[in-house]
Amino acid sequence: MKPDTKRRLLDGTLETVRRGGIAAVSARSVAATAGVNQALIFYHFRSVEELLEAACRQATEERVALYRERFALASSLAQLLAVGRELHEAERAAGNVAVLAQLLAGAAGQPRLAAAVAESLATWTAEIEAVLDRVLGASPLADLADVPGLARAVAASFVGIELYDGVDPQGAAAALDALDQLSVLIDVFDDLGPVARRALAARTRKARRTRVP
Amino acid sequence: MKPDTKRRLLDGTLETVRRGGIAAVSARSVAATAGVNQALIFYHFRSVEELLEAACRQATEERVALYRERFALASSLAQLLAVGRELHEAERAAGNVAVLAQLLAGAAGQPRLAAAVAESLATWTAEIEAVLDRVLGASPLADLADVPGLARAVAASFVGIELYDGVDPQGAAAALDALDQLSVLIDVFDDLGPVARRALAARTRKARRTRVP
DNA sequence: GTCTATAGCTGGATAGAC
DNA sequence: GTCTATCCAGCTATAGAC
Repeated sequence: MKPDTKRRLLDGTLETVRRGGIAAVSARSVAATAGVNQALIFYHFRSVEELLEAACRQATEERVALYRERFALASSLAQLLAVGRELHEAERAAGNVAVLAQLLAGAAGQPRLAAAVAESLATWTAEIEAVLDRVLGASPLADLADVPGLARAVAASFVGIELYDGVDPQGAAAALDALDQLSVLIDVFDDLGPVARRALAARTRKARRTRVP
Repeated sequence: MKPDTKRRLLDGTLETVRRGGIAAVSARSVAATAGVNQALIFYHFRSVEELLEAACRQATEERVALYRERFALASSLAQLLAVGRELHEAERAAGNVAVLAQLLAGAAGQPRLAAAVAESLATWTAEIEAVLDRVLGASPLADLADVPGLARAVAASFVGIELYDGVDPQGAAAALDALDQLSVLIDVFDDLGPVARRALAARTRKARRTRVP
């Protein structure tokens, strides 16, 4: 037996998605990039869809474990944003966010795959949520921000920008830079005096009233 | 002749993408939903890829034209955000953002389609950019925000959230709500006094210095 | 412009030898 | 566990009748 066949197939799947998108995935193409016989896909996994599921899970678990400690080191919003940017650059280079984006698109009309992708995203957002919660605890933003929702927005935005990057790399870079600049706005709130805090608190309550009558 | 065959095919394409994602698109499936003979795809368009291109362009032009006047009516950030939310709800219901997201994913490794999708996104961001520019003119945020980049970030985030919605509708809704809440933060800046404005200006310069040494 | 028919290919999946 | 060979469905695209 060749004990690494499963792994080769999983890696081959991710590589295939990276290179040609979800549309390029087939039992034959994946087997070719993996350097493995095509029939083995159906022996080790039962179908191409289940291979995709497994690849999705593996990629997520590995990556999240890798970044968990870095997240834990961030103790301020500024630091978190720095880590986030760094992480994003690394994922971009490795092409993992793009893979998740492609799987997300491919999940349409494939309930099993959709569930796996949803689980992967949940793993990511849980991580983001934990850091946001810890880091925002001291900030006046804690009252304003719905942390669980914010974590999901962050994850979804990254995915969108990664897809955008596929058709317009310069545009995607500009989008990232703009978000980076905008983060200054959040920093300011942490440093502002009590006057501004009270103003924010008032506006927050007002906004909540008008939205939920 | 049936003069609406082209249109039926274009509509059928979009409907097929909406229902089953980009992976469900084939000459046969589109022809079936359009109620048109399969061979006509290759008569009117030259290939399935070019049909997708044309459908992408049509959907974008129609929609952008539809919303241009609504954008023009917004004269404050708050109003713009309201319009944006409304627009997004409508697009979500019609499924057009999801279509764009699917095309974006399908564009990987298809240069011609990628160009068409990039053009569609450019049309959208140009519109967003124009409104942002006008609306932010009076705000102190004009100094901080890189409007072209911000417009691209907004478009990409919508796309990401739309894909997310496909596998986890509740999560996507939470993300949208969080962004909505966060928009209050921007409003505050417009209403704040000169003290806060000076603080923001100082922080902005500082951030710019550290980023571009 | 529209239809039928079909060539030619690639896809998922399985049977069975090793 | 791995490989060859193969079945059959579905795909793009074209030829040619109408």
